[in-house]
Amino acid sequence: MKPKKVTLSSIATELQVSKTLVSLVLNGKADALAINKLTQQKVLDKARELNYKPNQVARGLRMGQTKTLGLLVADISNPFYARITRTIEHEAEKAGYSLIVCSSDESKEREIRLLKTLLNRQVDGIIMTTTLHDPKILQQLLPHRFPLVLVDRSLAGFESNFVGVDNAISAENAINHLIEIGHKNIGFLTLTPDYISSLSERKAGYLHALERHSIAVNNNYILQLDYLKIKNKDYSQLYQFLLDYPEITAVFSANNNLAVACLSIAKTLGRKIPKDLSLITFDDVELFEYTAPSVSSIAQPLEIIGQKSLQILLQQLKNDNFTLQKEILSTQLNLRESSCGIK
Amino acid sequence: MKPKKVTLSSIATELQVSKTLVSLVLNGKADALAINKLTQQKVLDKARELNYKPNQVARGLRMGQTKTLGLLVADISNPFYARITRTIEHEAEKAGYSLIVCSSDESKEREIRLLKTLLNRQVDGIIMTTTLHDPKILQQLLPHRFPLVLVDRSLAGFESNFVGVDNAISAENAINHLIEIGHKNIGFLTLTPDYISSLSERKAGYLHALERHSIAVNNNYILQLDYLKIKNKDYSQLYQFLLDYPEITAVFSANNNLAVACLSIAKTLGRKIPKDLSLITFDDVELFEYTAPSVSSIAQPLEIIGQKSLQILLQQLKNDNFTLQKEILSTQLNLRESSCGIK
DNA sequence: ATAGTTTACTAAATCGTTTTAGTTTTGTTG
DNA sequence: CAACAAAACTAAAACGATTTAGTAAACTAT
Repeated sequence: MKPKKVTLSSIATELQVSKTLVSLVLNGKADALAINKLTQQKVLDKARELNYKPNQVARGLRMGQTKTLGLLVADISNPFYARITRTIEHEAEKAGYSLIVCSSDESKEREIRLLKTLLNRQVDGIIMTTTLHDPKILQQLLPHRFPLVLVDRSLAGFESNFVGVDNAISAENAINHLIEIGHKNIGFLTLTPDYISSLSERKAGYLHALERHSIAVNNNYILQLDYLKIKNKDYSQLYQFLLDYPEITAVFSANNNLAVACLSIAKTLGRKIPKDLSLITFDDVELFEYTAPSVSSIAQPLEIIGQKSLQILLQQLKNDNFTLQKEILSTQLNLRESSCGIK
Repeated sequence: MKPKKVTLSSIATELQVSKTLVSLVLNGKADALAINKLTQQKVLDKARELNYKPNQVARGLRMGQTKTLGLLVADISNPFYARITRTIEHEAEKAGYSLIVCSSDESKEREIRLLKTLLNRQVDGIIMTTTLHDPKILQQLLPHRFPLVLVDRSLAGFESNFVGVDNAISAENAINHLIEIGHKNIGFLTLTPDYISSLSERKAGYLHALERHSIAVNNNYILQLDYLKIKNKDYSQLYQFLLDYPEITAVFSANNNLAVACLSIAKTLGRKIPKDLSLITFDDVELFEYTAPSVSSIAQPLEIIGQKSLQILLQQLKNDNFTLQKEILSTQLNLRESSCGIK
């Protein structure tokens, strides 16, 4: 009753030849090995007739490569990662690779567990945004020289490929702009954990800009919000922050979720953006162009990030003596209505 | 130099026992088979010492199940699919499954190719939003009774599990609302290919609402846009449409991308929403609450869609004599600024 | 006629597991 | 002290491919 499986052996048996022969023909190695053209055709025909499809699992086991890559991001539902994923998936498909996708939710434990799963599944390489702080954990988890590309976030003390943007410079530019149009009391919104390289670099850019303009840093103006609370739209901390420091005239938000939080809070708090509060955020989202007000943002080149990540990974998979690559891309500051001058 | 692989045999050899024993112990089948507690401990210890990780590929081959599922959506970068994906991935992980994700880009050829890839990779089941029109193609491609859940879009003539929403009713409700607040000339925006069940049901809902209110259908008011053009932000057709039919006072958009197109066009065309043109769209996006104007939309229960899809798939994987399940969920109409009364 | 080459093919090992069908040793019972 | 059961373990097959190391026959050259 069940449709019995079509394997190499099925074909071999039906044609009264060896599995070797069938495998050779189907892999295009027949000519090099002087297999009779007629026999070749017979095999090809039979394979088509039986609708033979090679079992990639068996193949993976034998060949030691699964043609599968792992993509481990913080949150696949965040448009930032979703768009990178799309590019990576498309490029991977072109190169004959499939993609196992997983989200760590910014949880170390989850990340470690998922990473182990990916490795047990024998993925050929991994692209990931790490949430980890300690390079030793990764060193221990990953085999030596395992093909890996860190994207968006690097990890100090851990040598690996990397693709990301110039976070510090980008943030600094944005803050410079805010200062130039008259803002002095500028808030900085970030997430816990803030040791994540991209976030800490953005903070460094913020601090550096203030320093360059001889503006004293007020640590109270730096607000670190809990990732899960933000994800669950619990904006109470931010609410309180804006109430506590009405003298803040501009905020810089370290990612797109925080910008949404600002829009939401501004609406309920009646603190008008940009009249009462200017806003610039890291990460551009399609709809930031159409929000009220439209949101000034730092756009990362998502397609290029995806392409580069995959490209580097594939290079390492091909080359045995491959040297690690780091790619730092530039961003674009899109000024819109949410940030405006003061006085 | 290379870190040699740790396999069952490594452990077996080091401990001078058989692979069988090691496998039994590591799979918790030792007690049932009366393996000495002491030996068990030795195996466990050695496994830990060598940091043994079972090769899931070998396991998959032997056991005939890979503990991997395929998720084939139209476009992973669309927040609608991204959010469903997130839920499915999380639930799958809980159940010990990994997820291979791919996007068809609404292309039949791509969908077929990706589907074949998933099957060759021996995924245990598939969740997909199909772009296909012809049930025979799927019937031919998939083994009989292959665990599959169609999500968002059903396929007439193809018996399978399904999870989606009551598209016709939802659309009809929205149109009813527009009519009740005074609109008569209501445009309907959809995408090619429009045989996709969710889109055609939404259209049916639109038509039905007009009929119920004795409003004659004007086919010119129904605009079908090319998916790829919209994706590439080529809104020229829509632009022309709105110019050609200035008498249209409200449009219903069949998905979120089209709503964005409307926002964009309205901005450049100076046709103010909702003063000159009301808008309600299918699919809610987080930022629709903060756009100018905020967008009235039909929100699908994304989490539930994801959960149900996976739940049904897992049930079929478990149960051998499983009957197909169909789950039609309700939506929620979120009225915001973009739709308002007339006269 | 013989050695060497080319053509055309195949048996068997291998990848790393799980599982079937045992075997051997020890212990218990009538 | 047989007979039998229980305890403790193992050899080998299996999953479905690839690949190594062949073999046999036909042809070519000397």
